[in-house]
Amino acid sequence: MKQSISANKDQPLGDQIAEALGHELLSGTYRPGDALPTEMELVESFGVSRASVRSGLQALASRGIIERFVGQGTIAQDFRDWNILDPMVTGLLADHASPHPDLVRSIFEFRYSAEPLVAALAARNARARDLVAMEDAIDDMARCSSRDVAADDSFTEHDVSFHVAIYRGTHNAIWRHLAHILRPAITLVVRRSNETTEELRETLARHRALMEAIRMRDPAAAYDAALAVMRLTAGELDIAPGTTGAPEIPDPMGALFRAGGTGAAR
Amino acid sequence: MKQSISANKDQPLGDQIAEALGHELLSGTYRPGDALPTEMELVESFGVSRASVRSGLQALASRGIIERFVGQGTIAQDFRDWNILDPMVTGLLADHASPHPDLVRSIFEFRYSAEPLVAALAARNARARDLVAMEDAIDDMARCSSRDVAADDSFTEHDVSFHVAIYRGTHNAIWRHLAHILRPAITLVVRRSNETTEELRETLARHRALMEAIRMRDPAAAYDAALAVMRLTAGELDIAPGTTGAPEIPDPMGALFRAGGTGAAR
DNA sequence: GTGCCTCGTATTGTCAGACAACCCGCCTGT
DNA sequence: ACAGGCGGGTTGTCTGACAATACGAGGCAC
Repeated sequence: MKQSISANKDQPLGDQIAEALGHELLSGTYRPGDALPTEMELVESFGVSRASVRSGLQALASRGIIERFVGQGTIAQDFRDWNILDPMVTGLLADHASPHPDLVRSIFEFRYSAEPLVAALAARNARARDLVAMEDAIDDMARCSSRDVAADDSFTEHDVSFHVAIYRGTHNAIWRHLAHILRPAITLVVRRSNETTEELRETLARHRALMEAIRMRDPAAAYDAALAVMRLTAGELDIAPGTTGAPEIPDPMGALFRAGGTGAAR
Repeated sequence: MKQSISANKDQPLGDQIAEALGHELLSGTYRPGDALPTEMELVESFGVSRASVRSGLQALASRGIIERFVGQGTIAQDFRDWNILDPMVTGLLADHASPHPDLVRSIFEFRYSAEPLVAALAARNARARDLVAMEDAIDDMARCSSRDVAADDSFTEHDVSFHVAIYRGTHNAIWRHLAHILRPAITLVVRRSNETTEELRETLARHRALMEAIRMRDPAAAYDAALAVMRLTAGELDIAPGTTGAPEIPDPMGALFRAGGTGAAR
């Protein structure tokens, strides 16, 4: 079974091996717990040297995708053990045609719970440059909204850039890295969401409101606005809040913000 | 300069090379942007084969710690580019004697902002098994509190286990992985905190209150209790909330929870 | 003197082959 | 029946070589 990786030469062979095997693992060719082919078998099937095969396997092992034992072989790890906070892993998942629905749900749940908080932090800490990034992203979204959304991903891309800009606006290393790492995963969710929506103006308006709250340094309003954006996305994704349990948590917080009396919550 | 890695044999050579070079990078032996020794020079200095050296370098490159160019060599990346959400990187940072204070601050800021939310999510989603893990961790903490804390890390270890159990209680893949990945980093913060505190009973009591709120499925109370724990830790770490800007964000939320009327907040 | 071209050197990427360390199942001897 | 040795199989490490690329020195034409 000659897969002949060597067609593409702009990437190290080991990375291409890792990517190919990663897709096979995602496709279910090898189930968790199964033994993968030995290094020599992979050498034959891919038509590369053992050094390159080992390079690819090491890349997968360092991310918890596989585990290797001297004298025993290589086994596929359970998906729970995958280091899903690694850029390569998230890229792999985003590229895959049919990502595990559980994972899409997990990612959206995380965003639903975290992004309001992130927006509140950004409202406190964002600097002028961060606002510029957000504004540019929104302007680009508006410019693309006239065209057919399903045709190209430019609208989705700028949508994602906007959300990433908010994470960066927290000026915290961990939140910033989270945005960078989850970027492919966020793209996945946002693309799906934008594919099913029929009205982009609403999306655009909510994003603008969120940016305005951050600009006004109003954490409570930013929390609320981000929650509204996420609710809209949830509707487009056809995810009923409460199905999973997690998404409804931030709701009382938003309600409390409206009721409470610290910040000027609208 | 024979560093003679081969003393420890219970770990692959490549990983030992990576760890040694990682510590050198953290120590400032090579500054970001500098060129690292060539593979052949490392072969001589470590006394291992080029294959092992390459294995170690690849492990570092895959985590954004170094970047390699054909025909040019290897350069040290800026710390901002490090994939700090990788277990090996966080382990490296935790092992290092004097981790960058900026990073410790970032990690604590992140926890300060996120853990109240995580606690609220756990209050919604935690199952009986998660409560068992929390209770066991607290019992172990209580058992260790009689001994000298500075002497051994058992108290700290169980403290960290408690926090990790809360993350797991969210039943969300991303939060769960975050806890796993940040475990060494959390240990770093908790150990420092526990070293400087003189009264462990207070720490224990607040942890118990947090667990009780989660047990009672009261997100608002859990949010509040977690905030109290984090404030205590901040005090022990001698971090004035507001110094960095980020930590003060959750405070108004806590205030709103106390003022608001959804859950039985304490 | 200056600018361009070429070639050599240095470095990482890839290949090939071999041995070492280790695990497992089989087989033999008691 | 059971214990121990033994051999095949797999990953880890070593060695040596060549390929691909980048940079700089040197020569050459103008």
